[in-house]
Amino acid sequence: MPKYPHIKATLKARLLAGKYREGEPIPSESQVASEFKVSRMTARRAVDELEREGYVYRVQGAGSYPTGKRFRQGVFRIRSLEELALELPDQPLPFTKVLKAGISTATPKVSDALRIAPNTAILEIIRLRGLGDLPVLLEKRFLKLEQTEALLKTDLRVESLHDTLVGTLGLSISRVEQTLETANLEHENAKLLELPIGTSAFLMKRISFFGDLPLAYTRYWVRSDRRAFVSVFEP
Amino acid sequence: MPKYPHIKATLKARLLAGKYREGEPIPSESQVASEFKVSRMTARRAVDELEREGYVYRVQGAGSYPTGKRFRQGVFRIRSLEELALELPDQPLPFTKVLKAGISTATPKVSDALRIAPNTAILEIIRLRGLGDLPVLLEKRFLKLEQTEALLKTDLRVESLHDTLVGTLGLSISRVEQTLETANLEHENAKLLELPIGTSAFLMKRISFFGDLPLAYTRYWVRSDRRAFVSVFEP
DNA sequence: GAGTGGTCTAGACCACTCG
DNA sequence: GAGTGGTCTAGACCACTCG
Repeated sequence: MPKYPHIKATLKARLLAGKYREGEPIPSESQVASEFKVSRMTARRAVDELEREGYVYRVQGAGSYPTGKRFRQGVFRIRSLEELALELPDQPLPFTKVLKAGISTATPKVSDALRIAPNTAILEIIRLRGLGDLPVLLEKRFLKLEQTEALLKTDLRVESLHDTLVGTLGLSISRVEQTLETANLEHENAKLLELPIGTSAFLMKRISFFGDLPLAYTRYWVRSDRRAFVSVFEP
Repeated sequence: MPKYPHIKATLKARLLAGKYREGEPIPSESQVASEFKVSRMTARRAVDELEREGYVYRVQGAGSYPTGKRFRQGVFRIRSLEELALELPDQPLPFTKVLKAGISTATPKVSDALRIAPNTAILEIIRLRGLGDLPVLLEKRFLKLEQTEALLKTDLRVESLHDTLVGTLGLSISRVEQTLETANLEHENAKLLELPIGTSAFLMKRISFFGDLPLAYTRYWVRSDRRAFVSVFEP
């Protein structure tokens, strides 16, 4: 039997019981190692997992502290269409329809997200993706023209355009910021997703950075009835 | 400079460029170690992170394989009210209002989630939580009576009732399953969250397991305009 | 049986925090 | 300067996969 799960469980139980005060460090990795008679690396592994689960945070040189605030927070993962398909009885095939791919000018929201002047020429790609003949999500993507124009020469029906940017075009994405909201679907988007106007859907916004600058801004509308977000936690 | 980020980046670039075929293992940890002239533990750390980010999956005894399917998927974390407050200019105080706490009978949906007979007596707790005087989320929680009745004697205005179950009542939660959907708010819930009827909101459903059996079923309606879900990724 | 990932050890050096 | 977390090494033994 591995040793670190026991150490992790013991520390977690103490944290949940409030045995470590907020603002004060929990025992150091060396102390944990001697208490449980293991090497520091093994003690560290237990604390590693507590950190990843949000129970503690670490400060180099100072110690590890109970999080308190970030306690017990759910994490959701977006599932790919392929993964969703596996769950359905008839395992429908994913499809991608390219509705638009060309040059347009930045609206205020887009120029704001990309930090460029309004009305600058940009690359705009709109895709509808789904399973079988059911639409699941609508993507509207706005990209800085100079670095990404070559995208137009690639197959835009691939699952992830992000991978094309990184793999084929060789752009190294330094950071991705994304937020998740909900939205009442407006007429055009509702029609494409085959839902009544006003239906509630996920709205995900994503900005990809190339170096310090935004490179791409994408909005995704995702049908909520397709079990796109699921998570299971084993504490 | 640490060595593992370089190894990780190199492997990731190869994966994105398609240099490793799906269904075939990437080089073993020992091979990576000799290629980059590091110990196996350092090579392993690089692969660890690739696994956590979903680029590869491992099979003990067989090897590590490119994921393909699960590629590049976003993860969202629910933020606590405290964390949200830190972002706002006036740093409003979180509040919790207990709207109901008592015994009721299970509706079909609830008995289904808890795997009990319909109309069984259960514990029902409804809370409204928010920041300053703005409501942010509504919680409706249904619990198996025998194990959780002691909850009624505790302070129900704490941030996390889950922590009370685990910490004070000493119930060990073996698993948490949660799904995230969106919903158009119905009249009563809309009124409590101070939004027009039909407004789109998050609907999170969570089932907590005690051993193999469901112990608690909770539905959360969360206002979408409060930036509850955010994630930043540094690839 | 050879190779793989999973875990662990007992050390080491470093950057960092804190009084 | 003492203590902390961050990284790394060179080994070791194990459970597991696969031909």
